[in-house]
Amino acid sequence: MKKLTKNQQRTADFISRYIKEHLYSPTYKEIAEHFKVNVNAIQQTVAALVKKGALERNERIARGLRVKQVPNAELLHGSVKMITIPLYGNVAAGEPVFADNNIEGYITVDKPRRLSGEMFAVTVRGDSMTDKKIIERDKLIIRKQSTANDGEIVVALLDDEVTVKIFKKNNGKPYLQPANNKYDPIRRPFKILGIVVGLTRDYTEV
Amino acid sequence: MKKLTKNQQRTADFISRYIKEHLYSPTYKEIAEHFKVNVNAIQQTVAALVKKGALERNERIARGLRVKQVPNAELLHGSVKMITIPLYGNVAAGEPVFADNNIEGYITVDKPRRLSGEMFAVTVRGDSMTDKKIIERDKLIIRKQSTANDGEIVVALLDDEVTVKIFKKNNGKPYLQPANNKYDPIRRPFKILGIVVGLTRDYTEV
DNA sequence: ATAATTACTGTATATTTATACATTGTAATT
DNA sequence: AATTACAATGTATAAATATACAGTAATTAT
Repeated sequence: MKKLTKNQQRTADFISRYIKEHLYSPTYKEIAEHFKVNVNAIQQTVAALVKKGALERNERIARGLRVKQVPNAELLHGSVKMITIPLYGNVAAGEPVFADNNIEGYITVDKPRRLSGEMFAVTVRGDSMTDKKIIERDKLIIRKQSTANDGEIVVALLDDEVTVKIFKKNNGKPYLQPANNKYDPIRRPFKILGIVVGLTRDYTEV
Repeated sequence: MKKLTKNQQRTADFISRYIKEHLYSPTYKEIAEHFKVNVNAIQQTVAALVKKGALERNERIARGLRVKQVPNAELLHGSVKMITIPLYGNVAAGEPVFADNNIEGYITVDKPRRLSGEMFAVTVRGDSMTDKKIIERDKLIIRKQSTANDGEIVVALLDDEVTVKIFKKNNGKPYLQPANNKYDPIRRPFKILGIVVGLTRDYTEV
């Protein structure tokens, strides 16, 4: 991105701070009043900022400015790239998995690239996926889907229990493969709930 | 909070989804058009939602609605629990590590509990930490600090290079321990830049 | 049963907001 | 020396937006 002039930088900073505080963009007039200049001075500065890629402008939309690049490394919460999804807890046997009362909390993550669809998260229990570098208490970001390709890591419903395994189907009957040789492949019937698209780990947890 | 009626719920949901998508609130007219009703029907529903505490309305501010309680477990971006931090890229030898032009991007993560201080992120290169289940391309969330306890995973500056290792100091001279037995402990001088407090992994990356 | 809340229609209006046009001056490039 | 990007001013205007008033009807609570 082209470097911003001092004036452009302070304008972008003000807009950024304003949005952070109000959760909606300032109007041209408000920005102008803040800097005690004419509205059109701001219009031109904003136009320059849009051109340089620092701001996004929604034409003819009131209060439609938004920050693209973070001017002074400020926050950009609420970015389109973020997504908030439910974290499902331990699912009791027999209960529907996606019941609202199974929601343990919500986590917000960077939306994985090139992916859409409904997403959710589960907490890993046990050590059956350690060879894939997935450990107890890791939170997995899952995209809901009922099929998977060979070798993909899936969340599956198995005997009324939710489990994370590697999905295998090399020409034969599909099965679930743990990533830890102290566990055997699982060949009982199961249902795929989704595939793993992301992972978060918190080293400050107990 | 008082329970929402069905109509109020679906209105709140629409507003929530709209804001999530556009990052600015819809106008009364837009909401009305979506549900194919009169503007004033929406005005009253919104007024009820404000009264019940589900929405916040900024009087006479265009597109000034915002979601307070998350109606159907929808988004809560911009939460105080989130933090946006710079992601530092490959640091060329000799260059200062935290120079702005080393910033590769920004990531937003749940703020680790009980932790404050300045934070940043780095991308993992190589396989020296695989025994700790940290692999290439994982992004580590680091809290800046210059000391560490025995056994903590640290980011350290070593010969003008940034590296991730286990910090060791059992009574003797501190050293850096890789978590992969194909690498030897490092006993050259180093400087701790921070300790690992979190990790994110994206399975959809190339 | 009666009042209050909810959900709606239609029309109108004041205010807010973005945007257009005409002009000036300065600093940075070419 | 000429051109372009930048930073302003002032005046207008169109479009977007919130809001006010008057009234109907169904549902829910007292």
